[in-house]
Amino acid sequence: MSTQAPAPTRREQILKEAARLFAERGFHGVGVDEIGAAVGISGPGLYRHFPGKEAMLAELLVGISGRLLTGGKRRAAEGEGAGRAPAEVLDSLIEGHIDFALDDRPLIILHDRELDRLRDTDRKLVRSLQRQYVELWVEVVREVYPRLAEAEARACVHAVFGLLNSTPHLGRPGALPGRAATAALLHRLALGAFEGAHGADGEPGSAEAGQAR
Amino acid sequence: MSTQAPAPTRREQILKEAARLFAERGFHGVGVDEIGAAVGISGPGLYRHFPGKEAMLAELLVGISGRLLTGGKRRAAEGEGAGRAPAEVLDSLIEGHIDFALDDRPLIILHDRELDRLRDTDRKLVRSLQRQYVELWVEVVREVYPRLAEAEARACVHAVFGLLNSTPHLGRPGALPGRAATAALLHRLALGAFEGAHGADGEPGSAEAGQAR
DNA sequence: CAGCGGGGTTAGTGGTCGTTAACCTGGTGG
DNA sequence: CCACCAGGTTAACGACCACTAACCCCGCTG
Repeated sequence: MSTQAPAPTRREQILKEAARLFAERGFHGVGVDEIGAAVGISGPGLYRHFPGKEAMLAELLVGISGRLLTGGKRRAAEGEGAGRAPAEVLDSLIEGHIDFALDDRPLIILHDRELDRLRDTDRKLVRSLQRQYVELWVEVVREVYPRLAEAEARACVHAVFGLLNSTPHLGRPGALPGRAATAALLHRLALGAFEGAHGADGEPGSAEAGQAR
Repeated sequence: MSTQAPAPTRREQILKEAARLFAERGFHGVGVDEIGAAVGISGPGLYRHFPGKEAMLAELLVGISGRLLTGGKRRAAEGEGAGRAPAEVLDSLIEGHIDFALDDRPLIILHDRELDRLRDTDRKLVRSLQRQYVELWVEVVREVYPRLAEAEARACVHAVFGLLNSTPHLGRPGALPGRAATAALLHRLALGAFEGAHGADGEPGSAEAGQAR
C-alpha cells in the first residue's frame, strides 16, 4: 500500500483541492487565490502547474469520465471472457459505480454539474466518454432485461446514475452505519429499480415501437 | 384554464427566464444583462422588480421547495383522511414529484445545485422546507416498508429523489415516446428501488443499530 | 563556484459584473 | 392640465478576478 500513495505530487494536491472547492461553491464561485491557499501556495503560483483555471476543471472531468469508462470496460470484459452471466456483469458495474460515488464525491458532483463550463473541445471529449459509458451499461442492461426497449433502457441507466450519484446529499450526519452498509443499500436500490422498470411494461403499445438497433 | 394563465406578469417572466438561465449556466455564470435581455428589457431594469440577483434565486428556490412540500402535505392528508393504504399515498407522492420533475426541469436542477449561493437566512429556510419534505416521505415509506430503519429509509428517499430528478439528463433527443410513458417508467423505477431496498436486509447486524427515533 | 531552471512571490492589468444614479416616458386620477 | 408613479433607459462606479510581468530563491549539475 505504500506504493499506492507515494506522497502526492503538487499537481495532485491542487486537483484534489480544486475538485473539493468546485463541488462546494461551483466553478465560477471559486477564485484561483482560494485554490492556491488550499494547497499552501498563493494565487498565481498555480500557473506553474496549469495553463489556467479551466484546465484544472477539464483535467478533473476528463479524468473521472475516463476512469469510469475504463473501469466499466474492464468489468464488462472480465464478464465476457469468463462465462459470467450478464446479471453478474451488471452487479459488477453497479459496484464499481458505487465505489466511485462513495470515494470521489466531489468528482461525482462536478461530473454532471460543471460540464458546460468547458471549452467546446474538452466538453465534447467528456461527453463522448460519458456516452460510451452509458452505452456500455445499456448493452448489459438489455441483456439482463431483454423486454426493455433501447430508449427505455437508456432512460433507466440515466435514472440509476442519478440514484447512485445521490450520495452527496445523504452525507450530512454520517446517517448510515458505515460505508459497506451504504454501498449494499445503494446496490439493492439500483437492482430494484431495474427490476421495477422491467416488471410490467406499463402502457402496451409504447414498447414495441423502439426497434432493437 | 383561462384563469390559470391570465397573461404572465413581468415578474413571472423574469423568474422563468432566470430559472432557465441559472440552470443552463449556473448562478455565477449568468449576468443580469442576460436575464434582462431574455425578457426584452435590458440590464438594471430588473431592479424595479427585484432587489438583486440573489433575490431571484432565493424566490425560485423557496418557491419550489414550498410547492413541493405543500403538494406533498396535501397528498399525505388526502390519504390519511380517506382510509387509503400507505402504498397509495406513496404512489401519490411519487406521482407528484414526477410531475414537478417533468414540468419544471430548470427548477429541479437549481433546487439541489445552487442552494449554497443563498444568504444564510434564505438557505436555512429552503433547507428547512426540503427537510420537512424528506421527512414526509420517510414517514410514508416506513409505513409501507416497515423493515427499513429510519436512517435507511431516509437514504432511500434521497436516492429516489436523485433517480426522479435525473430527468434533465435524458432530455436530449426526446428519447422516450412521450411524457406519459416517461412518467410511468420513472414511477416503476422508483417503486422498484424501494422494493429492492426492502427486500433482503443486506448485512444482518447493521439494521437494528438504527433506533427508531 | 557558476549557472540554470523549477517553483515560488508580489504588483499590476484588463475585463467583467452587480449595483446605483440620474434621467426619461406614457398612462392615469384629481 | 398637472402631478405622479410604475417601469424603463444609459452611464458610471467599485469590487472582484483570471491572468501576466517581473523578480526571487534554492537545490542541482558540471
